[in-house]
Amino acid sequence: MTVKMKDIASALGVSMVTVSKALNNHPDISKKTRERVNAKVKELGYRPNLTARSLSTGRSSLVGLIVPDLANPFFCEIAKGLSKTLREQSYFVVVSSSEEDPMLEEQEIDNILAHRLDALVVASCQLSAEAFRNTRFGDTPLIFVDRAFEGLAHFVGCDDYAAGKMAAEHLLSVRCKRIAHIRGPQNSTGIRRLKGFMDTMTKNGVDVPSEYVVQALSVDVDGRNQGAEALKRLMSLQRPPDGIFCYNDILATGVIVQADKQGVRIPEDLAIIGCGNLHFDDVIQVPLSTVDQRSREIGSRTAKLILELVATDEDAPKKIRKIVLQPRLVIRASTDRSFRKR
Amino acid sequence: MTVKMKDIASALGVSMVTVSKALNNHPDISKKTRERVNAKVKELGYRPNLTARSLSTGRSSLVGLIVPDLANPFFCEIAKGLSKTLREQSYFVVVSSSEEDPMLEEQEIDNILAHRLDALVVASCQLSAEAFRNTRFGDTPLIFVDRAFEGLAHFVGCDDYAAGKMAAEHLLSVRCKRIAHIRGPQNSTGIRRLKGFMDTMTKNGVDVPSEYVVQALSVDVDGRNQGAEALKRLMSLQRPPDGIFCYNDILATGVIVQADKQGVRIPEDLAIIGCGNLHFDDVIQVPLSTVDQRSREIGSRTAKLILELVATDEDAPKKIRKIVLQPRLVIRASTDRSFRKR
DNA sequence: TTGAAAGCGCTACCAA
DNA sequence: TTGGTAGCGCTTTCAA
Repeated sequence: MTVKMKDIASALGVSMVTVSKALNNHPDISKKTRERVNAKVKELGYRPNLTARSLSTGRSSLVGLIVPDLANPFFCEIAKGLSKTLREQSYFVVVSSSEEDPMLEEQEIDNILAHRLDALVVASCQLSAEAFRNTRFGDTPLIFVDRAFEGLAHFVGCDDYAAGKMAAEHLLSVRCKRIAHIRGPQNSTGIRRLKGFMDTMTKNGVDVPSEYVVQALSVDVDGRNQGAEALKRLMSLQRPPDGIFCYNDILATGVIVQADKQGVRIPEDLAIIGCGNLHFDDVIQVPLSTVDQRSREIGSRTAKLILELVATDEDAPKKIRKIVLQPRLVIRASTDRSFRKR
Repeated sequence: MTVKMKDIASALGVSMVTVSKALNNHPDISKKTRERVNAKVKELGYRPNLTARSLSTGRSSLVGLIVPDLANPFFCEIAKGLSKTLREQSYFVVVSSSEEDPMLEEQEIDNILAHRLDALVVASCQLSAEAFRNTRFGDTPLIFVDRAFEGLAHFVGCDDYAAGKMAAEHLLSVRCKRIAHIRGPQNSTGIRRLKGFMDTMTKNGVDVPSEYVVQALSVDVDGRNQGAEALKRLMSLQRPPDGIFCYNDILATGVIVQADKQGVRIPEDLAIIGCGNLHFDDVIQVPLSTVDQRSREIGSRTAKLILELVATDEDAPKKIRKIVLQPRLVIRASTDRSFRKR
């Protein structure tokens, strides 16, 4: 049916080896032969079978990506950045969504590895590194994005401690006095953003009572509801907060919607800052101040790292790479309380 | 390095064939042998090499997906629905974004086909079927989603004529008198939504002057800017419209933002309805009325279609399948002019 | 500069 | 119920 290398070879009266070398730009093929091969390839509409190539070279030109929620703009951007940069080298991205379910994530990792990827990128929702210790990655390089597990594999993400600090400082700068945090999962991002936030509060002599730190049970798939629930709880306190740092923008969006329902004015009664900088943050009911995590760049940097990894010699000494991007503060209406300063 | 089937076989003192059959649940393997094999597989941490399997079976367990913009929630949802349903059969989705560039799309299709996918799903940004006639798909089934090319391949999408009609009827029902349309590309979706809209206007005796139909040059990647530009143009007309049907929600979002800038009140001065029902439509500055295109379902229905296609015999008579979902009207604040009725 | 042969890991056919 | 053998389509020595 489909035309294969053999067909090109016999049509040209040369061997398969010659065709193969010509196609792979091997130096020891004459220009003339190469041209003849290329012409025939076009004529017959030949397309190399990457599966076969993959089997013999051990390279698949495929990179896996597993994220908690494929519909979350933050992870979409990572996927897009990754795919865009990788495409230049004819790589494709195989995706899967773990739905924030650690078990499902583990299972998907196991399944996707069977495809002999050249690298696997995971924004993990595991709370411990256990799952990764049990999994056999073979020689597939693993790259964590966004969420880190120290020392286990490569990492590309943003400085979460700095993000927490930045958000905290910003809320203080707009004169918030009672500052709460809707925190994320017990993983690197959740813990570091919390720590950056808390340390900054302490440093500035601002007390954060324990009831001001609310744990969200889901931050992506069910993030909006969780944000709304957290706000209800915070506003029912004797002394409700006047500023909230949300672990991510999905939660923050839920908070904003719920605030409107309860008649809590943003930013007058309550300043809100999130984390992520999703592509619709600027158009929501109250444009959301946030800490930009540079998601697109996480994707492209990861892609570059992968290209480096596959380019270096198989047996070259491998050390774990760690790429940490600095977050950026993006101020919008949800914390714009400049009127109070006056 | 990695353990392969041969290792299992020799460890057990049986042949590779036996192991292979046991793993694939072949009927002619004794229960006992199967159990022994499974135990050894677990013990050694064996994982079948799908590349090798793919080469010998001709099946890759991979489905390709090419969309105009991976960061657009509409296409994300399709990807998610597709991936979620396919995963149950251990299929994975390979993605690529064409960036609304027909040339790039054609090139990506060509590249991705080299991976011998079991099916290729495309939300095409081509304006003609030319590109598809030139491409050799081999025996890879092609499924168009969202945008159709009649008779060329399978299709899963929504009834765009009905969508246009629905939007038009809704704008009429909220007493709009001067109704404009920011139209999309010259493809099936753009043309049918326009036609559904126009026919409905005509049927209701409402004239739509040609300057009320504005063509957006980009609807996804640069959709928001295009929406804003279109609004500027429409509002500068002698007789600006009091209702706009936007080809999609990205454009509509741009319109809403621009309206705010220009002091045009929505929905009081101008009612806006979009198309798509993106997951953040309900939280934007003015919650957006829209025609739900059931994107997630497009994904899952496509997945089911693919599973059917791969299940049916290779040489079975193949007829082109066409799955058309009915859109649904979702009313939100951007067209809520009920106050005028009173 | 070109090519013959071996092999990548697995499945399928047919025989035992 | 089990296994030998021959591929799947390509790349990679090594020899010519």
